[in-house]
Amino acid sequence: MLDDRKLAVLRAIVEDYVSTEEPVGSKALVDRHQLGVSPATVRNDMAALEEEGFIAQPHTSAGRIPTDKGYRLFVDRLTTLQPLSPPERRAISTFLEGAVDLDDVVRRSVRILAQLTRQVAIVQYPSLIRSTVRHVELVTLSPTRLLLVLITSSGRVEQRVIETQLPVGEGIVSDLRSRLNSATLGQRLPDAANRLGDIVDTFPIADRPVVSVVVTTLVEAVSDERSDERVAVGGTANLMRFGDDFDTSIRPVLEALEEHVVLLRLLGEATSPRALTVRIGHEVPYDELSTTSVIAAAYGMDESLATLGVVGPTRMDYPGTMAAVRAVARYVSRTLSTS
Amino acid sequence: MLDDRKLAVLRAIVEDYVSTEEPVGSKALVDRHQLGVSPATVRNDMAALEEEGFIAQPHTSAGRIPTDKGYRLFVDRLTTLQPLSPPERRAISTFLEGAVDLDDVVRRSVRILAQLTRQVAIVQYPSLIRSTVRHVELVTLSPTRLLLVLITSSGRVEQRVIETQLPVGEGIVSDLRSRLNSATLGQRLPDAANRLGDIVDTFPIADRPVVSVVVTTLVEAVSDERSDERVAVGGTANLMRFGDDFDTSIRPVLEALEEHVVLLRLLGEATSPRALTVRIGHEVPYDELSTTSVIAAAYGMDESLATLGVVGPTRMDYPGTMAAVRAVARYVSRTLSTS
DNA sequence: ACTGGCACTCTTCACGCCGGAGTGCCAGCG
DNA sequence: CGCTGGCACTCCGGCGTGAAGAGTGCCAGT
Repeated sequence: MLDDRKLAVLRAIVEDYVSTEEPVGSKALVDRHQLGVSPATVRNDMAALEEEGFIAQPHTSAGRIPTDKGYRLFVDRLTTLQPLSPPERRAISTFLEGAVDLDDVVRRSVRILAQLTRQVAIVQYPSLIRSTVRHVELVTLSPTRLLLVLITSSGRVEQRVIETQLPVGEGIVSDLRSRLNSATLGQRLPDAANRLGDIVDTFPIADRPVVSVVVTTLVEAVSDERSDERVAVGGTANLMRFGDDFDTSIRPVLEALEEHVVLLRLLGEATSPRALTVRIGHEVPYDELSTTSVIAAAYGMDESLATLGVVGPTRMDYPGTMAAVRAVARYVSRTLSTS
Repeated sequence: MLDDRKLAVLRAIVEDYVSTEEPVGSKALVDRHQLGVSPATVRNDMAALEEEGFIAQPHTSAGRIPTDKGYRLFVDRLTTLQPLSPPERRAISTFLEGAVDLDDVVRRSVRILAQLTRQVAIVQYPSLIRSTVRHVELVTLSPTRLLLVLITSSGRVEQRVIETQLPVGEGIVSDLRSRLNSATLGQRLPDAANRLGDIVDTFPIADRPVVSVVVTTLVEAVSDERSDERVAVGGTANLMRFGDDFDTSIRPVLEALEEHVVLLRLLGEATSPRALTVRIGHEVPYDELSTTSVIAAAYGMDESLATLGVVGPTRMDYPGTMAAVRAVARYVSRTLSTS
């Protein structure tokens, strides 16, 4: 049904359409590719491919363009990922190494990804449910104000200011500080939250109100680690290359990019590292974005797993983009694990 | 030269053009506004206004549109800022109060500002050169790894991991910690950096290498407080309302929005709080953005001063936008000062 | 100083036309 | 049986024409 030549024709159609952005006809095909057959033969193959739903024509008697199903076949069976060029790899590597902290890694990742793919890049902040407590610090700012700082193994710092009803003595503070640390140090965040429950009872009744509010705040900070619900976006200017159809293709994307919840759904659940997810057209979980494709990859080690990717028109350079996304995911993983 | 009626005509032209987005003619003007004169008279006034460069016509025999100079006169002399409606004020207030930390305040500010003005919103992170050291913490992570945490009065937390050549005793750490604090506590960041220079010499020779690297790191963290070079952007989707001229009006803006350096120049130097800066068309310091206007306001108290604002087409609702920017700046200032 | 009238300009849209690109089908050929 | 060349047909897109509409500038009159 789909012999080798038909597949070759499909590949040629996808490649030409991606580069020219215009429906491709039988004659143009044989001119640009060495198919070894005549346009008429290609036309027959095209008719078959259209019959199967892999390509379509915008109007009668225009060239063909790939359908979502066609892209899907292309990606699944006709694509071989080539590694990036050494200069590109080096660029990613050195650019990411310049990062000073976690935020900076994310920002730089977005930037390099957008630049490499010339698409809109999205990077989810590393999930921290699997990260551990590195340090808890409790500082007296004033007699009735405490500052609580939580530092996690992923390098993230959370800080809360706590107002207390009554002045707090320095003795309690240092006592509390050491107990908080010994209870949570090295624990994963959810475990740490559980461990904190019992601490309050170990203090004299008189101190419990203060201790209680501190512990509650810490538990909150530990569980409220919703950093994995944050995303960074970049390369919006690349939207311009989408085409000229303003309202139907660009507006919804721009709107989606503002809604981080939407972006998170677009990226999808982080699966195992190195896995590459490609969603094409209607496979994307938003109807408004049915003319776009999303290519995402999980990154990070088991300690901090998250997703990054790009979103672009269904008419995109899949092999190149996939290779770039995969490469960036790998380098980001490496950067995170060595910092 | 510019009598009251001519000013009224200019105001009417600006208002109509902003709302209809189309060149406005003499007849339409007298229909929509109670000018009390005939179209012919208005035409004479328009001719005068055009002579002076306040309005222009796209083609001979089309309606008039305001020039940058016209908008300038409009905002300088014909605009009275009305406070926002109570519901709007309440929305800003409650939305900002929900913020949990500094980052969150900035994010929320961008969002509310974009929503109110229906323009692209830009918020600069508070500058920290004027903020002071609230606390320095030094923690032993392992015998050869120290964690240095710097907490500033603006609520910002910087943390650095320091690898030492030799194991460090706890005695030195606590000694160093207290000296670092006493040297810098309450100091402004630049001053703190200066004060740190002498500390090294007060330690025994044997400890100096360790002390030195810690101090250097702290100095770096203190001076490297470039958070005021960071900005947040939101409301990009509002760009769609710019008009239909893709490449000449939207692309450059999208590109500028990616370049934070450009954005900082757009916002301009933070002047005194409450000051409202309006740059119209060519007054904007980027040629590519000469069809846009920027409205910016300083926010924050003297301790952390920065700028926020919006960028939109020169054809924008100046009074409304100015009022919104001013209001958000005020509420953000208030939020920051009470946290 | 304002107004009504008038001739003129210029854009914008609809209409119709034509060329080009591409298709589908058919008959012939190896 | 599969491939090829030829041919008639369809449809999009660009282009000139023409009419309509909106707006102006000017002038003479009140």
